[in-house]
Amino acid sequence: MPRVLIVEDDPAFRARYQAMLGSDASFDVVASVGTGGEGLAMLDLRKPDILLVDLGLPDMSGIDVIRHASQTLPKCECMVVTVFGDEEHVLASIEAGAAGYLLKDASEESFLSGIRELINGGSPISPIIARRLLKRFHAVPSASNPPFDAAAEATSEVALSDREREILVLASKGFNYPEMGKLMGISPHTVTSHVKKIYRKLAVHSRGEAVFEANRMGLIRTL
Amino acid sequence: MPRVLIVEDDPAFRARYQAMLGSDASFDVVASVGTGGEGLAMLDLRKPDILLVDLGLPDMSGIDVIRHASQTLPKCECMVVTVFGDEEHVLASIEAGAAGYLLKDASEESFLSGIRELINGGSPISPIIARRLLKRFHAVPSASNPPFDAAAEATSEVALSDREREILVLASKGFNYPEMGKLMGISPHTVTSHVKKIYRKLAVHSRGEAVFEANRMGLIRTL
DNA sequence: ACTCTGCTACCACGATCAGGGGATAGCTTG
DNA sequence: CAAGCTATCCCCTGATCGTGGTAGCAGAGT
Repeated sequence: MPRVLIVEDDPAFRARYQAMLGSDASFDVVASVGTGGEGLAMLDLRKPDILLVDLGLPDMSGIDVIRHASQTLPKCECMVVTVFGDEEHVLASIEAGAAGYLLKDASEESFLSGIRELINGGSPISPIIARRLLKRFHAVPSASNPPFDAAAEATSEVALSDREREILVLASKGFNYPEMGKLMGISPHTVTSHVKKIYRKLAVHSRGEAVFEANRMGLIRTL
Repeated sequence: MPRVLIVEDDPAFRARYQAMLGSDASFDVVASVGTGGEGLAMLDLRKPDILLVDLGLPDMSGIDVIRHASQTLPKCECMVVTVFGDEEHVLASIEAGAAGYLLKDASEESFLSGIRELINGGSPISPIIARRLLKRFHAVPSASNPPFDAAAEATSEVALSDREREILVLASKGFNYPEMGKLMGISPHTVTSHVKKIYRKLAVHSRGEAVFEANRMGLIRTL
């Protein structure tokens, strides 16, 4: 019977996981704690086969817990269950040794089946997360040289129009909508229209994310 | 209504896919062919939104079909449905532009939900396949962090505290207040307090300006 | 002992942004 | 010519941010 350790600071979520796994007689929840420190202690003490861990712990990142688990307990499978779906967190978790990555909005069934797949040597990954991983494979070839020839570059992955790129550059310099509109000689409303399209193309939800992504993808060049 | 193209040489499987998608009124199967050549033709002719493709086609590899799709139809999402679970095939497919990768033993429900996730911007991937992808990340730990000696660097003009710099870095990655708070283990209110001081020190009035200034002054290093 | 600065935390208000509509016009492509 | 894409403009709603307060606690320097 797989021994499960839960590390999750939110009491409500912790209770939920515990209830789900407890009601299933094929799992043995050996500990359920709310901090990274307790998690590390329980890893050493209880030596679980499965680690369910949140990334946003109060005292440290869940990544540190994963790293400790994969280093000291090679047979222990680590599954991240978190609200963070950004590339940074995903990649860091996986490099630390995570074998599964589910978002907290996953249904109960997908949650349980995810754990079973983990035991069977699979890696359950929320589709939205998987998409980010795949992007990584696509993006890698161009990661070496940032020539930034706008005309030639725009074909890499996401094709931003000239106007959209202009706006992205202004956004990266911290201008607000009215300022951008004035600088470009168009209405602020039009600026928001362009921004909305940029967000969709880059799959982001804020100005900051857009600038970060655009930088990472070589679409714009800060400085 | 998403237009689906099926490319699969095995008549039994092809019929099965067609039956599944046909019975669901939310899909429109615009063509269903058995060879790569026909597949390429149908891509050009019918311009589908979704491509379901087998890798083991009689006249060419499904990879070639994927490559053609992702090059000529950027909006077309390609899903591999195959018996090949080895790393070679998986990686080649993904590099060619595949957005999903299901094994042929997938259940009907996971098959349909996979296609829906594909449409919603996710990447459904069989757990066993995902595990191979993750191995790839372990093997090549991303050479990302250019160290950036904060201690020596921060002496330019404005002295930001360690905490303030941390927040600036997170802001440059597009996180919002609650996310930063969670990541740093402090209250979102506290984050705003730090941000206010950052703005005063840098003489700016928004997140975007702050990130831009900090970059310009060498206080943080984007990418 | 006193002060200053950094870190922590909360409240409240107005400004800005995110994201959902819809609409018109030009330009390209089939 | 119709279809599709880009660029332009507008409205609206709810979420987030910017900024003014206030305030306790710890450590460093006077």
